Amino acid sequence: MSARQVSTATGTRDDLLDAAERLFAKEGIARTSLRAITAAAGANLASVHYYFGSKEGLVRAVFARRFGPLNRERLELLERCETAEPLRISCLVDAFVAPVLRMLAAEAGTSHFARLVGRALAEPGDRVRELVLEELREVIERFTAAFARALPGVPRREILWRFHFMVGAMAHTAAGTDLAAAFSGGVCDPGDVAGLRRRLGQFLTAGWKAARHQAPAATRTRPTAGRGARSSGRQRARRRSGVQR
Amino acid sequence: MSARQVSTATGTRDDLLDAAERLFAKEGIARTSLRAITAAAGANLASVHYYFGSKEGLVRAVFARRFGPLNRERLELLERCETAEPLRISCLVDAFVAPVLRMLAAEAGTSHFARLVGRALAEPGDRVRELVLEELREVIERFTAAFARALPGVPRREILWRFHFMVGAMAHTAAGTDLAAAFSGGVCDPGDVAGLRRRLGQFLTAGWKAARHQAPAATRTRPTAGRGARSSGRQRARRRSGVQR
DNA sequence: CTATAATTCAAACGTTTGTTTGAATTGCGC
DNA sequence: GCGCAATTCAAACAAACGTTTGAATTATAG
Repeated sequence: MSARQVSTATGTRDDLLDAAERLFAKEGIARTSLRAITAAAGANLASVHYYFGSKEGLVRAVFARRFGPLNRERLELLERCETAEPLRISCLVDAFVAPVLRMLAAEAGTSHFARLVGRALAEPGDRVRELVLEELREVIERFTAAFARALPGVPRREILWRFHFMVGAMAHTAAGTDLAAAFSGGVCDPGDVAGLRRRLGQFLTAGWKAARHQAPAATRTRPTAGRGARSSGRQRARRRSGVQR
Repeated sequence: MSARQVSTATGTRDDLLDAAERLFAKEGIARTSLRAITAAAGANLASVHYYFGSKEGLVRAVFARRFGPLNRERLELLERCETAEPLRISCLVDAFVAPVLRMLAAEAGTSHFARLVGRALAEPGDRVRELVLEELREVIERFTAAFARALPGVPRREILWRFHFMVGAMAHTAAGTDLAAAFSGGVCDPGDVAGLRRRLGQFLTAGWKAARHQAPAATRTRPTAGRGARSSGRQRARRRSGVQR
């Protein structure tokens, strides 16, 4: 197992970032030790603290290195969408999703940063999630505003939830395309990024455009209402159907 | 903080399961120590090995305890959907999503198992994900078959990907509804499970029903072609679907 | 009560973790 | 060559981890 790059003249710092990125994505941040990282990078254990101060510093550097260009590309594509006059939802969806999928494709077999981000979004109680959220804040604000403009009449709460759903579908896809293969027994091909982009784009665009029938007419919401456990007056808590407060 | 349940006569075993479930969901499995769990449960450190053999045994028990009833409920609702003649997609979506959201609501402030599952699906290189996948296998097969029947003409590959997107949106929602609050600055109310169920259901149902226009007209696929290394040629190697590593 | 099993407990085990240290090595301007 | 800073290195650090042990305690049965 070579690990260390020899083709391009990379310094120890970049070797560490590369190895950390790859191992974090493969094994998870908490389960990846500095010894494993430095061994994979062909560096000394203490080099992490020499360059990054601590493990958390290394984690922060791994994310910062990629998020800058990624979000810049997203905002660039967003602005391009906003020049066209009928502001198309499919364009917004693609502007948000495509850079990640492109990164996913470019990384094939190497760094897996996209998967790392997908994971980080699901990690609770961790510094990492807050870090990722902070990196995404501007993107979130700009995109939700654009979606709100493209969908006049849809309340902000609805916009935010749908954005939440979109992030989930994308993060889950980025985090584990191999999982799709596990589901399908090999029918899905994670390497087909162009197809994946089209499929995900169509799915999400349709979701964004979904008609909003309000409270679902009481008869339709569930084919049958009486099933055992929960009906026993237990936690009825919220009033029916949707919007309170 | 009290931690130990006193109202109902619970044994040490259940106390450990409850505490583990709560802490796993809050801090992550890897970051939660047995000492933290036993302290929260008011039990001795060695009791984990007495009842579960190892930490992995405890993890397995935590998942097994909830997945049985959860998946049974899903399959029950699925069968109910399949009795109605026009097999409705919205019914299938709701059968898959509602039990988790219901669990999410019932847990409010207590166990957070739904969030734990959401996290587990995103964890790579871990026993936990395989465990969750194994628990889900039957549900996956049954539901994908039903979706395929409700959407005749849609190829299996497409069905699997859309199922993948649905799982992602749902898992992300279950894993971090608090995250929605962080996004929105408090506009989203994670406690409004009925509204969430309606919103997520509409979003996903529309996604499932999305029209599948084939390859996107060659001019639409990307607004600009200039940047990036990999794109200069044909992007659409759709047919072969081969793994060209 | 006595005997026997089930359960709890404090203490320690050996690893592995992130971190620190101080000397050895390297790179480079002069 | 010399000198100084940058970098690398082996070794050790305390702390936290999962795990094990064997005795103390509690429940159960005869």
